[in-house]
Amino acid sequence: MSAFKSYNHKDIEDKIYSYWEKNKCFKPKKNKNKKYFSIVIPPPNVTGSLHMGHALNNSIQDLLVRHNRNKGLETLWQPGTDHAGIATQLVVEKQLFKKGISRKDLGREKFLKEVWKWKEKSGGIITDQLKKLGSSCDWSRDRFTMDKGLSKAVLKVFVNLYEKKLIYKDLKLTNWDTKLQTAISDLEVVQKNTKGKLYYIKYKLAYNDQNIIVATTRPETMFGDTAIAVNPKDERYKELIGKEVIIPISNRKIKIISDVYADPDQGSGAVKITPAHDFNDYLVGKRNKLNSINILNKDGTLNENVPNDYLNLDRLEARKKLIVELEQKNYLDKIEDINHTVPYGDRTNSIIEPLLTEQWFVDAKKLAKEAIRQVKKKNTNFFPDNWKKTYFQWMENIEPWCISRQLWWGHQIPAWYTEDGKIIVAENILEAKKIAKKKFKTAKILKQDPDVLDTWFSSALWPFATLGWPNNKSYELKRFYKTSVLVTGFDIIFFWVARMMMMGLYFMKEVPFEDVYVHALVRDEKGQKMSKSKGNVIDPLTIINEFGADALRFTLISMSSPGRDVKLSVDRVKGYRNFITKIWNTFSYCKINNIFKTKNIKLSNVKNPANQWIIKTLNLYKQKIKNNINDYRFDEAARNIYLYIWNYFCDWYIEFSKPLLNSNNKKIIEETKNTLLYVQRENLSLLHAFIPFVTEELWNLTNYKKLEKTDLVNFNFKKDFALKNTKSTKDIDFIINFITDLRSIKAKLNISPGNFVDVNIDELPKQNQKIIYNNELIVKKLGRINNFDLRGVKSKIGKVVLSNNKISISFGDEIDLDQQILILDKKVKILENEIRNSEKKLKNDSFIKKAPENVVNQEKDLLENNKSEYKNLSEIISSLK
RNA sequence: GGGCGGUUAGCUCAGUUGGUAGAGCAUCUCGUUUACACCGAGAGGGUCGGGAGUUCGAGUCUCUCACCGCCCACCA
Repeated sequence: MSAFKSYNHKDIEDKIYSYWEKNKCFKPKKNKNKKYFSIVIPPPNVTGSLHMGHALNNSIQDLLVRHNRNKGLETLWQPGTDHAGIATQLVVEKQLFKKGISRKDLGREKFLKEVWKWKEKSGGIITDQLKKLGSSCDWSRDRFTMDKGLSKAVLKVFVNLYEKKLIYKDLKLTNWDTKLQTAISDLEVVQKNTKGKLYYIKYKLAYNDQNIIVATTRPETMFGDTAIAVNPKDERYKELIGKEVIIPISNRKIKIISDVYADPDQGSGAVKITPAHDFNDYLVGKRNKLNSINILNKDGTLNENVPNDYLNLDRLEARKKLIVELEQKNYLDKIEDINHTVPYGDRTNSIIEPLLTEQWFVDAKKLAKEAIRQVKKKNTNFFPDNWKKTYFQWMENIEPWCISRQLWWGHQIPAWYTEDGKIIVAENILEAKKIAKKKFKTAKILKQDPDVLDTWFSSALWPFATLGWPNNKSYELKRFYKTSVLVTGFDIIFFWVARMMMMGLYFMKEVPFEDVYVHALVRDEKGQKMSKSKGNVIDPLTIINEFGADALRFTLISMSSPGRDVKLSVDRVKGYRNFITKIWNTFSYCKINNIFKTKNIKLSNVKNPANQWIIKTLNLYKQKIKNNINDYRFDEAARNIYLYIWNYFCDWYIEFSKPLLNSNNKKIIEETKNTLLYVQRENLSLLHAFIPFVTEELWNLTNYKKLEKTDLVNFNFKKDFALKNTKSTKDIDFIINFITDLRSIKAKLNISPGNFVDVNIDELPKQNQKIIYNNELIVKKLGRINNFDLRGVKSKIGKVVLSNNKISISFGDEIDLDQQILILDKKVKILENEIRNSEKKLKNDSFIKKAPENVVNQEKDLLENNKSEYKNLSEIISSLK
């Protein structure tokens, strides 16, 4: 029988995926088991393309989903994409701009049509890329945050929260992005450390020629000053409280007030108060009932509230001009260089201005209470556990969530205004009219609120809205909510996780997920954040193309140790590609040996020690790996499966199987074939969740598909094969040590590993003699031994201690005695050291008294062994000399 | 200012109730033997960031210092 052709991921991955899709392999298989498994995907931006973060995130989800599917649980992985309000609008605007069209030229309706057109055409890219990775989502349930169902859910949630007064409209100082001309939430503002200047400006007192000096980093805001504050305890300014000063250039008079906000140690101790353009000043203004003067237009230029010379200048231009004028007119006391943080918009990277506008807010403080309580009650658990601290810290200090955006792409806010400005919130205009009639006795509704909702508002509903809510009878909602686990990066704990908790609890009265698995960021191999500008981005699709999705998945999974960033290196991927090839070749080996020709697996009473040993090892590692996955220790799971397959199955068992299959004992041949058939099936099923493509392909190429009457993706783990006795598995451990030692000695004596030798053993306990005779085929083949004699034939040539037995090896003439003495001397020195340490320990009374018995015994055994080995070695050395 | 991580072999990282320091990659030597050179066999390489403490015993627990990274808040 011929071998497989060599492994090439390009031949199989796409083919296998379309097979899965065509045959609807990812649809949940209904069953009555109370336990189920469900995950909602963190919806990627519809504008997005797959980056390493996605690849990690989805490799982990797919591992969990496939593993639980193989466990036989009814399993749903709910996919979808996010409409990404700002990002998408910007993409489409950019395209139009190339054609010389602006968004405003088109008007709202036509513009939105363009966006939808774009979405239909390009919105599927990220989905296709997820498929390349092997993600086994139920694509028949694919959702979009702007689709009909989700939009309905959004409206319902908004109206409901409004009625409960958990959503309200308010005139407040808000973060304003002058480039996008929209409000954004606190979370979308990034504070950046910047070198800046601190300007000390003289304000003239109104009643004499003296000055009061204030320091500011944003001098242009002085046109909006409505007071100067000094600390009531500050002796320098006590006399001035209540007096008036004149703002330079605009020459408006304002009062000096007393407020604890002024810090005598900062700047000059006197601080200008601009309630309309600074969050702290806003509070000071409220406390002291100051006016607010807004000096900015929505685009960041100065408005009519500033002197004519400055009208319509951008705020940063105005700043430059103002400094020159202040300097000329001798209002500038000094300029200092300082380091401070400046707020930037995370999307536009433009400086954010606090601006007084009317916006919609969610009363997050109230919703957060239950979300905190449920995590404290451990109804939702974080992995690693530490992240719950971050969660609590933010939740306990949560601010009102600004949810309105002055954009066009998104869920338009379901609020209508009557002619006289009264607000009506309803799911649609008909409802709104009804309410208007009843409540305000008017049918005249002028217009709908033009704003749209923050994209995260709809994302917050994702775990229940995608499952069918508000239709509470939906099968999926009942079956799959709460979801089993949310897999996400820590960067969106606030944006998303916290908000899903709040909304899920409020509307479903149950947490949206049992567990939250928080994974790290993917960085480059030097630990740098991947970014286009640094040019260190590793594109997952390039890697998939070169090494295969399986290799990439295995790499990411194996590197996802909790609490550490994933530093991705191409070398690692290459290494795991080799691992996959190795697996492939083991099946080729089995095929050559006609393993898959059998009609069924006949395994009843396995007798051969090697066969017993591999089954025992398999069972052991199967359990370890299952536990690792259950504990979210995917790195450990990957390590164990790699270790088991490569170091036990390949390095030892396959080698054992060769002499067994080649023997003339038909029973042993039959048993070994069946063992291989059984173990390889288990290997595939265990590996499938990690490397689905190659395993499914092998499942097809071998006989398992017919044998088990199912695709691997839907194969259910079977009960472990229980060995009737496992005593002789220890024999194999002895043999492994024996052969390893033999090889090591040969290498040290510069004897070619392939050379066959004669082995005479002096002092081998009967028990061990038996083991060797029982496994003669294996020992001879793997040890490359011609003949061995266990009866103690005296020979001075090549005497060594091996597996703690005195042994002599005949190698022919080529043995180098001096070399051998050198090796043995080295070993003796190490032993001397260890013996000294053990003796010291055992002479220590408190060690004997206080250490547990087994530890003390262990130490005694160690000493005994070392002593006898020492004795053996010394004898050999003197006999060689 | 508040909080959270990290520091273990040349590199990337494991090390789960404290009990003889591990893996992969890289390096060196040897090698084609029923799969696999994307391979096999063997070897070298570590005072576990520094210091102190608890303990019979510390990579592991406590304190402290140093360096690196991240998050939140503030900044006149």
